[in-house]
Amino acid sequence: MYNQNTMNELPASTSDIQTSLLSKINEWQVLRAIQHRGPMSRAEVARYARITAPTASKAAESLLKAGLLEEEESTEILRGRPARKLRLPQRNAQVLGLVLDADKCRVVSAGLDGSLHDTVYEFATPDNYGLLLDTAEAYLRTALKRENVITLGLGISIPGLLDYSNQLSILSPNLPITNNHSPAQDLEKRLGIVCVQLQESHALCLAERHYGNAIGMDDFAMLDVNIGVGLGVMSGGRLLKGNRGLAGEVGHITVSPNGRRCGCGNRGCLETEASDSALVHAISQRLGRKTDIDEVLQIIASGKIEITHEIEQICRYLAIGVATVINLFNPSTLFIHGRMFAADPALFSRLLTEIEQRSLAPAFSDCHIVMARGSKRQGAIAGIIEHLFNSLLPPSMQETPSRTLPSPVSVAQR
Amino acid sequence: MYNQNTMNELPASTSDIQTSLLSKINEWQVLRAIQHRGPMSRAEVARYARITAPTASKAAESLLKAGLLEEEESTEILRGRPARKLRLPQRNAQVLGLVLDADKCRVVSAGLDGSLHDTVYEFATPDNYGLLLDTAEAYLRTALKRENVITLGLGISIPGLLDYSNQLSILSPNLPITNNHSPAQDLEKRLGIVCVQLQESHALCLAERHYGNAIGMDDFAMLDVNIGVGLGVMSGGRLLKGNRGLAGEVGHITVSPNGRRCGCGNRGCLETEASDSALVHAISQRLGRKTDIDEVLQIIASGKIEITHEIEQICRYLAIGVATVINLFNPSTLFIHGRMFAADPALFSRLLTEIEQRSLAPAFSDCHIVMARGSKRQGAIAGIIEHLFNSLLPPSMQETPSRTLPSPVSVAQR
DNA sequence: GGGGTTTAGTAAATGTCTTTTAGAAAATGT
DNA sequence: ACATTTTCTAAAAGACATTTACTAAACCCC
Repeated sequence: MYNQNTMNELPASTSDIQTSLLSKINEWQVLRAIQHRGPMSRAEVARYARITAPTASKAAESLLKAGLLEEEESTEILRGRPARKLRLPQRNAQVLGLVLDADKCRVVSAGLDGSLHDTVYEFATPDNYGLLLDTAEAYLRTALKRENVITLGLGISIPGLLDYSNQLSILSPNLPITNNHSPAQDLEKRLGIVCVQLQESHALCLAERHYGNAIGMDDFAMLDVNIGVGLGVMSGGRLLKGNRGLAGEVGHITVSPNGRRCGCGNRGCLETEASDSALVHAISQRLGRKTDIDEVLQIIASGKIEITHEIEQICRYLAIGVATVINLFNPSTLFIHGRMFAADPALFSRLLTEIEQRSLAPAFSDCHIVMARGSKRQGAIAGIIEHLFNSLLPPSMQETPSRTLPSPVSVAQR
Repeated sequence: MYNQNTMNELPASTSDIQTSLLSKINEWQVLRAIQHRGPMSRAEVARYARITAPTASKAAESLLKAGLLEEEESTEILRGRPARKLRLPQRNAQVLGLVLDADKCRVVSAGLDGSLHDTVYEFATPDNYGLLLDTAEAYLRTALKRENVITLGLGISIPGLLDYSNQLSILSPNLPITNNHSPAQDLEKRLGIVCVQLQESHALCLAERHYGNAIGMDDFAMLDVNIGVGLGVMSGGRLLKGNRGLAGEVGHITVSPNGRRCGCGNRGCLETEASDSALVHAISQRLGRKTDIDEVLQIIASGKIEITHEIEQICRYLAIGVATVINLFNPSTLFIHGRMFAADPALFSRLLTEIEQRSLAPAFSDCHIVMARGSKRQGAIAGIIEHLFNSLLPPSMQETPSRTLPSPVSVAQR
């Protein structure tokens, strides 16, 4: 009767009656605490999450039963009664990751703590979508049927534009076979486990926050200079998605109004002026023949051919893009990932001085700019773990700021 | 005893013991429901916020007692027992707004529903900070001592760069007297009421979301083309702030790598190439004498002097900035506020076609671009109301996504 | 080695909250 | 006049976290 009354007012999306949410939220708090701080005893959890000891204990009990936590013997020598530490399962439960890329794809698995397992399956990217699905499914099934292990979900990292509202890959220049398909939905049907797909740079960003150098940071950005240029932004503790999930598409902002024509139709996009492919293009012109990124990186590293001019040019344009990111998002740290910087460390400092000129002083001085060495595998894993933990929460509280200190008590009941 | 134990682990920021949070959250839900949907009966609130009737009733009771709600007689004629509607107080409680600007300042007041009162105090911006404070205080005190009205807080809108973590104005080219001062903290001391300060464009953004054309939108942006260029972005239902509150500083992104030197030291900033001042500069050059924005707008409106070239140039650069915003934030709507577009409607459609060329197709087609006519007064008011309502929540839940549909039950207890 | 101390963890009582259930109030419809 | 509908509240019931008290298991020190 009550339900029917509500129906005329409310959208149908949110499920109606939920019971006993208070304890669910506390369970989530406990999980988050352990995820952020590592293995802890029940008492530590209680202190850290600001809940009382019995509450923490009960939540832990229920999580142990569900297989989302494990107990380990404490090795620390302390004064009082020794504590049994709680930790995220490293072997009893796992999640899978699928990393799609232009040339090759990888299937990885990891514990719920994000620690990658050793076995990695790798295969060349097939040239049609059906085959991609078949091949991926085969490897994933192998990873699935480990003994005594529950697999909780699969995270997929995809290059190119992703529509999050429809879970669709809409435009992937480097992996066109996924266009207008939804690997996550298709694999979810085939495998029967929860699947989520994330844009490559977004995934990288999540990985850095959970398992990398951005632990505890609420406002940072991750720039990936590759064939194209990708960007993931964490703002206020949440991954920036925008209306459909296209947020962070920095590759096609204009950095040179009359620059080279880009595949997107515009002129002087960041991607055409400053990326691995831009570098390759410039050096090809210089050499008078075609070349590829590996050779270019060798040239840089060896210093044999004088290409300072080309590199400076690229730095100049890249700096405009980076400065734009700093001005618009005011990150506390900006991670830059790119093979060309690994090849020549001097390149990075040159870039820095360019960025300083191009960005607003207060925003620049507020921002640490560092090189990153993220892994897409970890990104796919971080994506699914984030999703799983988040979906433990009642819908009303999902997509929470997920602060580092899990905040003093928030506990709900229905 | 318990508190002391926690102290060695946790930052001191969050206040320690809070009691009876469950009901506080429900009160907040009720308030939000009424704020979003307008006056409602207790029964409607219960349905809309998905809480049971007695719960809604009790929360309403407590809010009525606190003066945060009023009752009104329902005029609707329905079947059953007539309902007494609940609404946000329009007269019994008020908030104040202080809008600081380069030339003049204004003091306004409004009900808790955001409806501006008629009396507006206006004064020329003094040339030193002490005098500004004194003058503002005098007007604010007048607004404060209305009979039988509780004043709950003051919102301040400030142009230029604001540091939210330290509540400091750090760089305001057009209002330099506030530099390194905190009007909010200073007025809070003098007046004894809660004060918050917001960057002008951020305030505008909030106003549009609460009382303008962006009601219910979770991802939109608001671009203000003025002497400078300001940007406020709402993403995932939250105002983008960045690490220190500098997010959205679009004025100094580079749109013309070798353009005119800007006050910030960079070349070809958006603000120097496409803003009211850029327009004035260009037309001054053309006329061979100094002019001002009012005259320029007249020239545009009258069409007497052919200045198409100058205007096209500005459109071109503005489009680069706008396209950057669309690519990076993927907003569902972009509001553009600017006097020059009001003067010549054709200008706007010209801008649109430029933007389309400069932005990524999927992001562009996902984004409505419309003219806005926001008011800074409403912005200051929206700022303080947002703050007040948010601070009703327990710290752990503050800065909530504040979705339009207040979500199925979230109710907590301690 | 035994008592004192410290820390971890659990059990039962207490209290606070929401929900359920039931009913009164106030209008319309027939 | 009586049934129906809707709003709103009161009292009982139920769920959950907290408080309080207690046990378990270690170390420290005389």
